[in-house]
Amino acid sequence: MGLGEVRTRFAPSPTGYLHIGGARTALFNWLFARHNRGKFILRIEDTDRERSREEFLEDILSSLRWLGLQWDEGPYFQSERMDLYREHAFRLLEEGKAYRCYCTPEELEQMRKKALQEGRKPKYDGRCRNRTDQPNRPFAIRFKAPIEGVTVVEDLLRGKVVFRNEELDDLIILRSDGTPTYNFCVVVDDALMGITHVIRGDDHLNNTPRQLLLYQALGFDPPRFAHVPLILGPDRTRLSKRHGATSVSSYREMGFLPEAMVNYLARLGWSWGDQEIFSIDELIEKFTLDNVSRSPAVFDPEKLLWLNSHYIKTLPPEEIARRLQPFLERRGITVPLDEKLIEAVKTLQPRSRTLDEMAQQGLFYFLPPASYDASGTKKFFTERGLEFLDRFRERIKATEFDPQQLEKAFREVSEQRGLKTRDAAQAIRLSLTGGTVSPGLFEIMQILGREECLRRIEKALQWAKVSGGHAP
RNA sequence: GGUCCCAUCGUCUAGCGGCCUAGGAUACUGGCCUCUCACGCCAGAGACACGGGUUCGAGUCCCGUUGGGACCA
Repeated sequence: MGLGEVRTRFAPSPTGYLHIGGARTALFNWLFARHNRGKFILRIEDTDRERSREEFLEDILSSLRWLGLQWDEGPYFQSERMDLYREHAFRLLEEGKAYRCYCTPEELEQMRKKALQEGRKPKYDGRCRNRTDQPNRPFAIRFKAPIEGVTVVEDLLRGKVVFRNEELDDLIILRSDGTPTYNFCVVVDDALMGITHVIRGDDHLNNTPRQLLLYQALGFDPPRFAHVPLILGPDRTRLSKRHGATSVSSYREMGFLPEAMVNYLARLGWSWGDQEIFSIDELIEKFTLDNVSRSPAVFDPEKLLWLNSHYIKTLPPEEIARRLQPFLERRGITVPLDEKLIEAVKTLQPRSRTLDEMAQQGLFYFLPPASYDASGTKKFFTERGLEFLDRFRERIKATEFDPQQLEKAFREVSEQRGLKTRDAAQAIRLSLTGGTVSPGLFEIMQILGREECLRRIEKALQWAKVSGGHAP
């Protein structure tokens, strides 16, 4: 690691899917590293063996890749570094900066309850701190924290945050079963991995003075800290599963694009003037901590939807088509990435907000209608509507199949029959798509092609006949 | 409960003492475009939590109140 090189990290626990908040933290760290030509490190905090699961690890890794947040080092696993934590804990013990605590969890629970009952703070009373005997039973290692004075966190976003040391108690760094505790692992890892900037959620601000004290005791230079505000749900509490879909992968499955997700996440808590749309390169170029907001932000799926529709509209049709394929497949449609798909996508780009929506709206390109919209047939498969349809069918047998010629033919026939443009168009739309909503008629006709259009119109006329319609 | 953080339209935000009659975006409403639905374009409604200071002047600085959140249990 070069001198003065910026090193950031993202350190998720594989105890859940990568969620929106975690993704934004990762994004900020990644952007900060890229902006400063530094390194972004991935560390998996899997010391909680009970709750950690392989499935979550996979989800986190694939979600980060999907978002394009490539890490330069790692993933490192805390579970593989246990010896390291123990080594440093015992070093503190030997240096007299920590002590053996023989209190059992039950005793501590008792003390806590009693303190609470008596209206005191549930803080460890330090009874083992000056203990000189060494009974032959399991012990935890407890950090000897200063009792007086203050610890100041110089936060890059919030400035000086002062904590009185008397509020902090002697925290356990190594449990009696030999497992290290969260705050201790983080400090050892961040120090050993040469992390220069810790950008993390606001929820860790209260842990920071303890960690700072540990850095001091261990003889490590502390990194710079930046505590970014949390992302809230609509009820203004921390965004969680209760608020519905919160995992990155669930948005991926709903047909959101990583471009939209990254853009949205970046703008949630960070801004650059009035600009709303940012490419990745622009974000890297413009991202600095001093444009990060200090107040929490409510996650708004509506705005994400808007950004998604923006990217669906502006990315190249071929690219959208390629990404659409899995969504079509999910609906049982397997099609090659050919001219037809691309042309179909072009017609859907302005009207789809997600890839899933696009797949659903574009189904008719590949599947003839299985039924016809009921209120639509009532309104548009009238005697005159069906007559028109019949004539139009005859007419297009000899019409050049491009939008201009088709429209010309359409106008002529509908005028002849004295039918309103709208009613005539809807009759055709219904016969071709089965519904009353679709992209432009003549565009879809061109894509479907003459044979298919004739087949579908024929089918519709027959359907009307047998179902008591008014086919001629 | 203790500690810490935060406070501009419903939501995301611009604003870093005079450029603010508070700007943009989204969502919403109306209109235009139009073969449907969208897209697009135009217009509209909508916010500085409250109270004290500091200052010639405060959304912007300070203090308090209120409200919200997070952490510790």
